[in-house]
Amino acid sequence: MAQKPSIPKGTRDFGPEVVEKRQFIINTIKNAFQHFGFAPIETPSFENIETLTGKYGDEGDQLIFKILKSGDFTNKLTDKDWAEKSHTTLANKIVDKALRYDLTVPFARFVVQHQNELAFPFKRYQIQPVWRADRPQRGRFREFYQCDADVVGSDSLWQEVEFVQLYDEVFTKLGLSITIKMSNRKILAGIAESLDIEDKFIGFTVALDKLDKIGVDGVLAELEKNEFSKSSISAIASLLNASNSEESLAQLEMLLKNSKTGQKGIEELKFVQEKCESVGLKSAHLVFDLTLARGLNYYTGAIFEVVANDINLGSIGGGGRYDDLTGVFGLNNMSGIGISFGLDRIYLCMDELHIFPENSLPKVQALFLNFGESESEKALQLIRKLRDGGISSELYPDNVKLKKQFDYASKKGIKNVVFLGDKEVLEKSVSVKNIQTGVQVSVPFEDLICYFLES
RNA sequence: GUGAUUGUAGCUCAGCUGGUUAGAGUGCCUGAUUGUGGUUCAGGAGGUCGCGGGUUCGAACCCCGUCUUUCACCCCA
Repeated sequence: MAQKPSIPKGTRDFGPEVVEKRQFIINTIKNAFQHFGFAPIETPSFENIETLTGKYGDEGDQLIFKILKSGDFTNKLTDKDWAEKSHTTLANKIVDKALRYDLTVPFARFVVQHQNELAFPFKRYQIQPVWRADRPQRGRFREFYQCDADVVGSDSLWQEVEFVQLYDEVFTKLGLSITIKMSNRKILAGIAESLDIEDKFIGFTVALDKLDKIGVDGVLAELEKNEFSKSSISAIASLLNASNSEESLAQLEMLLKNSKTGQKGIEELKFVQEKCESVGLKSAHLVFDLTLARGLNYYTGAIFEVVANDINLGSIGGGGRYDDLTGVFGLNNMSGIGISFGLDRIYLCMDELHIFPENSLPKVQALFLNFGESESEKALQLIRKLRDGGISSELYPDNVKLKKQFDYASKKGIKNVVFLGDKEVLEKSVSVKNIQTGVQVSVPFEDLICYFLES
């Protein structure tokens, strides 16, 4: 016997119910994007390798899925290439394309390439899968969907306010209770400046980001390990020990009073906080969280991260401001800001919390039982009219015992079964049985559409 | 990438220190009931124990490799 087929690690098949639920989320997000004035684009699944490498840091580069050159690439390699045994230099010679790692970098490439066709500020959304050669875990896959909305060509802080509104809108519609954590990269930069630890900025943010996992002591220990000075560690310690976000903001203002960048960061943060409060949020909580550092280093202003309140599944969305994203592709001074929704994690949250609305899934309304050839012909004529009237219905394809046909209907969640045997053909009316209530009524052929429209 | 962990019927899981023919629940199929399903009853099918190698008289169980799952690190949606 053939070996059982399988799919690669970190990938999944989706059955009908799962796809329908995923589409419910996608449609909700898509509607919100469109209401906020974003237009859709799509980019290829794979890009030239140069487009992607160097954009995500060394760690990120490792996680990019690379695509082998076509044809016999071996005869262009020298013995020296093999002998060096360096997979990175060898990869450079046998790889020329790679699967996209996120949607932001391809978007930056898109903007630069089509800059003359676009009206700025350009607001686009994009819902497509991305791939990462990560080791999978719960809520971490090697193929997953991102739903991104970005604006380029405007450095107005109102965009930040709008994106908070957008998060609020989507998660309110989905019925998922969330907290939007917000911070500002300039604040972090200002801290680094004031404490004179700019050379260790990345180590600082990485340690900070772990706070909720390893606690204050853990963060301080990590800083110590990375040879931060005693005075800077104690300054950071007092910041982290602030009891709430107002207190930590107040402390920060003191600390950053000599840092222009830091003050700008606080100013920006306060603006967004105040305006969000004045415009109002439907259900989301917006909080300042100093420990939010975000891995991707291209952020330069506001940083966002979204977590679900009732379940711990890591972040289900994130984003921020990047002053010069398109710079690496040769287009300077294009400020951008964007956010992302992690579809797969949102799905997991909603599934585990059982908050998918019952009626969100499209259902067939009527199954016509199969009684034989002449009855089926009549049935299909009626079904055609029903479908034209916008009612989804189908004929059971085989003339088998009714038990089986009923079973099919209840498994597929079809509400009604329709009897159309010789008796009904003569009477020019069908018997419609509601499978849940057991109620059965006789409906004339010509009233059938109305009957289903009303029920 | 580092260190652990998981895999037995379609699904959820038992299976003793290695010992005859690997079990249960549920689902599936057939019949009681050939135009009225979900209940009940009777019967039935279904497993190369993830895959490959090894140790042993004998392996689901021990050893090695490999794939997969989950977890921690790393990083991240």
